[in-house]
Amino acid sequence: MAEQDRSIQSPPTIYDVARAAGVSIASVSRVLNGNRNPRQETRERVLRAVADLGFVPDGAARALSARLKEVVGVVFRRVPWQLTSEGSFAEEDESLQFTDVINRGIEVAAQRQGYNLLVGSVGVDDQDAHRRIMTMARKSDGLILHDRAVHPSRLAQIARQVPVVTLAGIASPVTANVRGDNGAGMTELARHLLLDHGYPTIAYLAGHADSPDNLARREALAREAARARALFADGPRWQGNYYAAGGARVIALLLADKMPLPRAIACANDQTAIGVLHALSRHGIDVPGEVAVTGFDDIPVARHLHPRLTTVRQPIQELGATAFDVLRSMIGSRDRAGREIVLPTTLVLRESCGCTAGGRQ
Amino acid sequence: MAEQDRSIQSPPTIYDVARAAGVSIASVSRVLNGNRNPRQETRERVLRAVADLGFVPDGAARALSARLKEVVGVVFRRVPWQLTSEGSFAEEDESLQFTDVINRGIEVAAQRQGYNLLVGSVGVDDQDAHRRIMTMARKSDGLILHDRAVHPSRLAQIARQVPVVTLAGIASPVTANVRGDNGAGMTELARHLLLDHGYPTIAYLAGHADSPDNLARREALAREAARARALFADGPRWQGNYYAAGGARVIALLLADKMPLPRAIACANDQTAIGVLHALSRHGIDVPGEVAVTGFDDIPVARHLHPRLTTVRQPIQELGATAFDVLRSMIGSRDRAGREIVLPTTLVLRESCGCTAGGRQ
DNA sequence: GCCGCTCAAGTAAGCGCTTACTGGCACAGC
DNA sequence: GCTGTGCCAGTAAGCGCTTACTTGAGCGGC
Repeated sequence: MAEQDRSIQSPPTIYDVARAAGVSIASVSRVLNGNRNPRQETRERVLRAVADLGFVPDGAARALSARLKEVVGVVFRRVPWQLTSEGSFAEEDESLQFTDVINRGIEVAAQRQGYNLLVGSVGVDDQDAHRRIMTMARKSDGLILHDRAVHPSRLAQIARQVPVVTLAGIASPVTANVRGDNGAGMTELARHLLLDHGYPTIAYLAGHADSPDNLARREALAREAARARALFADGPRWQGNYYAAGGARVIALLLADKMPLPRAIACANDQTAIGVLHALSRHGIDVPGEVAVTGFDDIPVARHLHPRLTTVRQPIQELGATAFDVLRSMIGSRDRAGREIVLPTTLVLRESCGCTAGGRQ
Repeated sequence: MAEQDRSIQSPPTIYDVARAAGVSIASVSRVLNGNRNPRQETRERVLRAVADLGFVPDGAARALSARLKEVVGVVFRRVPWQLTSEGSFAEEDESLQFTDVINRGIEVAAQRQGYNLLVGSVGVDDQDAHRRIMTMARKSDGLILHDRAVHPSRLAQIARQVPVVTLAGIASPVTANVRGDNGAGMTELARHLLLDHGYPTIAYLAGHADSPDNLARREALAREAARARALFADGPRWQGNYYAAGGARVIALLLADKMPLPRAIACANDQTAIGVLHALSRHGIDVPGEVAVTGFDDIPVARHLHPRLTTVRQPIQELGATAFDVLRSMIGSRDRAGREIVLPTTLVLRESCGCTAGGRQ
């Protein structure tokens, strides 16, 4: 009816709708927001006008007035390009997996509540990072921060402006945290390797030293190795960085120095394991025949590797969905800060640990 | 200085800053927006107050007033869960790749201009999709729509509200489009298979029938096959859906019906090829010995498959970055609508086409 | 028949910014 | 000494919504 074909015009406002329906803007707003007040006939007139004009309220105006943006910010850490060209691993690409699956989970949960995701990444040595994150904070109702997205010392400052939920961190008095059960997951995996397979020597190929997840995984493995009286290797030579290139480099250096390899290598995460698998295969070392390799996370590619990767599954999407739910409950009340939510993990036995292909999948 | 430790308070406003600095809010705004007007001493007083209070302007207020949100919306299509459990393919996971790499490209480009990404997904038979997309449109300055994110008939309606750039679509009078060079890419690949390898029979395992990219790829392959006098197979039996499960199903049905396989199968994209590879391997058919298989896109996992996948590389990140740049140029002027931007592709020879491992990588 | 109550719909005050316009002051030119 | 010219900084008018408050009509009770 009042259709307009020319494209270069600004969208209709609530005033246009009110005029078309012959009512005040307050009535339009009330109809649109489900207020019981307007009577049937008025409601219909308004709805018809809305449909005719194709009216959709402006997000900024709505947010300003209602003090609610219905947007949550998500910040993750990007890998710089210059570090990416080690071997054949384009880290930027590989690292997509874990983060993006979580984001998918956040998005699905957010959508159900009418929220949208504002995503932003920060580089490793990004001078501008803090300012950009603050900008995102002010464009949203709350922030979800991925592992090491911001330095812990900045957390309090951000949390003062908006509710904050961290992933793979530790809860602080002003922020909540959501993570998988690293301890239980790694314990189960360690016992499988040490007891079921009986491997006498085992190494932990670490992730970032400042990652709480990394520390928890290492600790669980060390404890189980000690209990099983197995030889446990870690330390500087076994320091990776959560990416394939890091894992590959550790193996390459070890081999170059003619160091003996342990019977089993538990990697801090799946991406590290990808690098290890490639490095070993390049040197003709059989997995799992000579060395067993395991990951952590169960990212989608894990099942496409050769051999298929034994790992600890984290409920990745659910991690994201939970982070959103917690954040949502903090918005407008902020009373859940300080909470620590831990989701259960599952051991996924495939081939790389030495199990036969038929193992639990 | 004016530091506050209690967390439950609302962020400072421009009024707080003005009061602290002893100036009007207009001066604060001018200092913050780089207006040359304020003199040095005033500027310093304001900046000190801003730092003391940790002031960051509210995005909604800024957007409403400046008529610019500095947010671009990105919409992609989600695969419904119920279609995902075919074989061992969690489509939801696999399909992350292409879309997410593009999004990464968009984000990096956007960030440079101070923009953020608002991401949203729509389900296949999502009744609510149009409303949600409109909401996103009104929360951003423009929209980037992934392949088949919205039905073409809705495009004009959306484009009337905000500038729109589509990916892998076709430009319309009111929208711009960015895509890889399907024709050239597939032509190069086809010639390699038909002429270099001399395969006498070849099939096209199609993607979604309503995808322009799919049609362009099919057409190029058909043309080259005809020119090389090779037998070209396509049609309903070869209808996939861009996902691994689709590719696997096509192969499974063909084999179940005892149909002879062509010497080479060119898949609509890499994900389809993943499914084909798995299905063939499950039936003990050697790739590339008995059947050569190729993909399109060169998503990150392509190099981790066995055999490593020969494919046509699209500059995925760049596709995203370009989409943003085009959109940006439309915001506030909308004069680039109707443009079609085509980015070059590269043939990536690995093993699955029959080349030896040392081929161009 | 007047009072008070209920319910629908209008009026207007913000929400926190940007920016056009206005005012005041210092200085130059006549 | 007065007006013209710049500069700065303040005043106030929105941006497009939501919502508290106000108005007014309809109506039952005494």
